[in-house]
Amino acid sequence: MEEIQTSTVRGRGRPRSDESQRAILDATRALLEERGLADLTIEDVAQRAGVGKTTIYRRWPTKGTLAFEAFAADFLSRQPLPDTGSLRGDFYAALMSWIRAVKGTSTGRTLVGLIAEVQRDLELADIWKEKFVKPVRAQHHLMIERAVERGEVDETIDTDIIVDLLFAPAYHRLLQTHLTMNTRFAHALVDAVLNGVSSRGAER
Amino acid sequence: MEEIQTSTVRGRGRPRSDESQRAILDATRALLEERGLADLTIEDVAQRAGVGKTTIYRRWPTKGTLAFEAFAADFLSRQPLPDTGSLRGDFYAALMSWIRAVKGTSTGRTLVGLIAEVQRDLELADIWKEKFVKPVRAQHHLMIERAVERGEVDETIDTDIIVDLLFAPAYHRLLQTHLTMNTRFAHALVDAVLNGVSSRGAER
Amino acid sequence: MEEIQTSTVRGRGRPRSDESQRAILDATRALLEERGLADLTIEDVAQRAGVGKTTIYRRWPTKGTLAFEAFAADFLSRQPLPDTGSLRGDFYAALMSWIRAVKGTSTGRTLVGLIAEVQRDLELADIWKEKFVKPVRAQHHLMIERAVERGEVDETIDTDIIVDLLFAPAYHRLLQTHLTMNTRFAHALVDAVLNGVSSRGAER
Amino acid sequence: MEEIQTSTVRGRGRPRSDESQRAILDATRALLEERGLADLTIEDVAQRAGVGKTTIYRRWPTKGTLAFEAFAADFLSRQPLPDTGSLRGDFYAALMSWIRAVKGTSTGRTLVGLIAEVQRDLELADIWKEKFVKPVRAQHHLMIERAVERGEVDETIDTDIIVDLLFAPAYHRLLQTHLTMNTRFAHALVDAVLNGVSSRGAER
DNA sequence: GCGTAACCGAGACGGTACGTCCCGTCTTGAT
DNA sequence: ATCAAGACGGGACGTACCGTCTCGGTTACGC
Repeated sequence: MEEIQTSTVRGRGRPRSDESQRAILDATRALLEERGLADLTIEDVAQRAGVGKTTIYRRWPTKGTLAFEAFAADFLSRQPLPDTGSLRGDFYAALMSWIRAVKGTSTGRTLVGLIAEVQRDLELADIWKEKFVKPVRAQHHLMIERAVERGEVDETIDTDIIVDLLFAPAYHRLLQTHLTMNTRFAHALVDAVLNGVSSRGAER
Repeated sequence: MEEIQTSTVRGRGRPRSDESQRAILDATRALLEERGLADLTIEDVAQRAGVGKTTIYRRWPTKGTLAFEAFAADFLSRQPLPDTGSLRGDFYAALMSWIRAVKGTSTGRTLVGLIAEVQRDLELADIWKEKFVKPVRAQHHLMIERAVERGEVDETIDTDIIVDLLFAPAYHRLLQTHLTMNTRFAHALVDAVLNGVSSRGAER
Repeated sequence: MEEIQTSTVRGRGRPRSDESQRAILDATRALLEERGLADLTIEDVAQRAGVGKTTIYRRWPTKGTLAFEAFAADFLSRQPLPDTGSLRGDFYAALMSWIRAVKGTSTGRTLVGLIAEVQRDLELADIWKEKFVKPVRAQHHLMIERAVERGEVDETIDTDIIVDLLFAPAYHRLLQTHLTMNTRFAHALVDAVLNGVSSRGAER
Repeated sequence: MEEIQTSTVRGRGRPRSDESQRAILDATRALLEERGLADLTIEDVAQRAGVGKTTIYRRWPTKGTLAFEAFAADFLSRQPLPDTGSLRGDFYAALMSWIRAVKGTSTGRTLVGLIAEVQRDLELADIWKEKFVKPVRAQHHLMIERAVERGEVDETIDTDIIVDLLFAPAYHRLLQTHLTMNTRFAHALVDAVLNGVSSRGAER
């Protein structure tokens, strides 16, 4: 009979406790909800989880990486790749499910906090790009590739620019809080991205 | 003839020292350059400026508000409103002078740090919106209004969306560092904003 | 005709304000009552008296000297030289009026605070010895001199020792708070000072 | 057989470091010698001892309690209970060893500083009475009890008064610095305590 | 009656120490 | 080898007062 085995070799001594792992992530989520990433301390997480600080540091080097893990799975699972048959439909659906996930939610506040934290934590920055930015953008690229296949978009287009055009304004409003995000915003944004802003309708 | 008078009366005691004010802002700029906002300490600023900590706290409630003041004047003065005669030209010029100001510069690092700080300092958030976001966007709106007058853009368009479309991708790349910013990026972005991304050439 | 003249020449310029002087001493007394000498600050006195800090520093170099002046006149006026006709009576009367002045009173707490302050303020120490210890002891010496004249005490005796014997235990209990002071204590102390503690009744 | 166990359980985490404890007390003693209790800073002690401030605060709530511990053991060990066979001899010996310990010494300055500090620190006041006044007085009471057994002193006498009579004048002179302490003072004081000051020699 | 000098209240100044918070590491005995 | 507990050295925080200085303004004297 084969022993089930995690990817890292079993090693000697006492194995790491799954229970502690869970308790830490739960405590992190609770504290993130209560006071946000900026006011989160490892000390508080340890106390709330009933765990020694070393047990946390053994697994996550900084509070950013810990918060990221508590945040990522939840968030990503709520951003399914839409498939409505048109680029306009896909864009609108993706944008709205993003807005729903972050607007006025603790998830949104944590997202904001993580983006802030990424700027001061190099270790976290790597994880962020690899485990968050990259997979999310990969999904968005898929939407565009399907549109290219359908002939909705020229195949010569710079797809990175398109992804930025759609989501950067959303992130911008989330961070700068200068303007709200609602269905009106989503529609206007999708329209502008697809059609551009110059009034060339007539002469074409 | 009545003397015009500022709203606050002269105030009685010893007036605040302009020299200290200057020394504090200079020290802040120097330290911002040396180690960035995240590692900036009020204590260090005070010591470098040859000033008591209270003299700083008397003027700025948090290190964010202090850093903002040290940053804003410089930055804003380097973002002149372009007037090239076309929207495409104005957009490109504005984008490029922004990129030049922030890419690989201490100013850029400070801008990033401030956006991060804004997320954790309510007092700073207000100042940020009032003294930074609002005046910068006012300039950008001007560019578009001139384009509307020239007939380059429909007057029905949502100008807030346009401003976001142009600059949000730039801020996005600055913060997420997932892609670089260069002239190629600027051209592609301006094109996309003006023309949209859908291949409507044929059917129109 | 001689002009009556305070020791310091009148000088030019605006004379010091008696009203401020009074306000400062009153505020000092009030704050001494409220929170004691240890927690008294010049800043608080100035604010309470409606006076600038410099106005205080111009008159008193330290909070000890200020507190002393607020304390001394009051206290000394309540320590009249008794004259009962016997040393025992005088001792008892002097002791009891001292106990009444300090036991459980704000005056007593201030006296204690001043003795503590004298240990850390050289300027105050000089004033204390000159303006407090010396005049008080002079009075006590008088009591003893009268007793010598009456033949109650040998003229060879060291009167400094006697003064200490009577009052040092009282100060000691005030400062160490190890034992209370009451009429029983006063009687026992006076008896012991006059008769000594050795049981010499038999052999004499 | 049951294991005898101290009242407090062993405690779980890392035990407090004896080495730090020692370093702190040594640094305190050195600084007390250099500049006295009034100018002693917890910050300086921490730096001199190579220790964090919290390590000090964890053990002693105030600088008074810290200084007391640095002072007490040393001082008390130098005040042995004399046993010369007579009360006069014991009194004189006890008084002189006290004078030798405090007159012109850093120990004496610290004693003075502590008595001042006791007046402003309630926590310290309790410790002072329990760990200093009480044991010292217990010793002195012993001297008197032995004298009672030898018949030198009436058993009806108030021994608290006697202890005060002997030592209060010494403390008084230490604090008021109005008069010096020397062998002449010690002899005169012991004489006066034993014989009283009234000239009853004749009529007895 | 004008100038000047010392005073006044207010409050900012450079500075020191406070006592607290949290960091990331370490040292226990116990799994 | 890992666990919970909790002490460790360290760095910065924001506050409280210190004693001094700098304003505009007041009050008296001596010319």
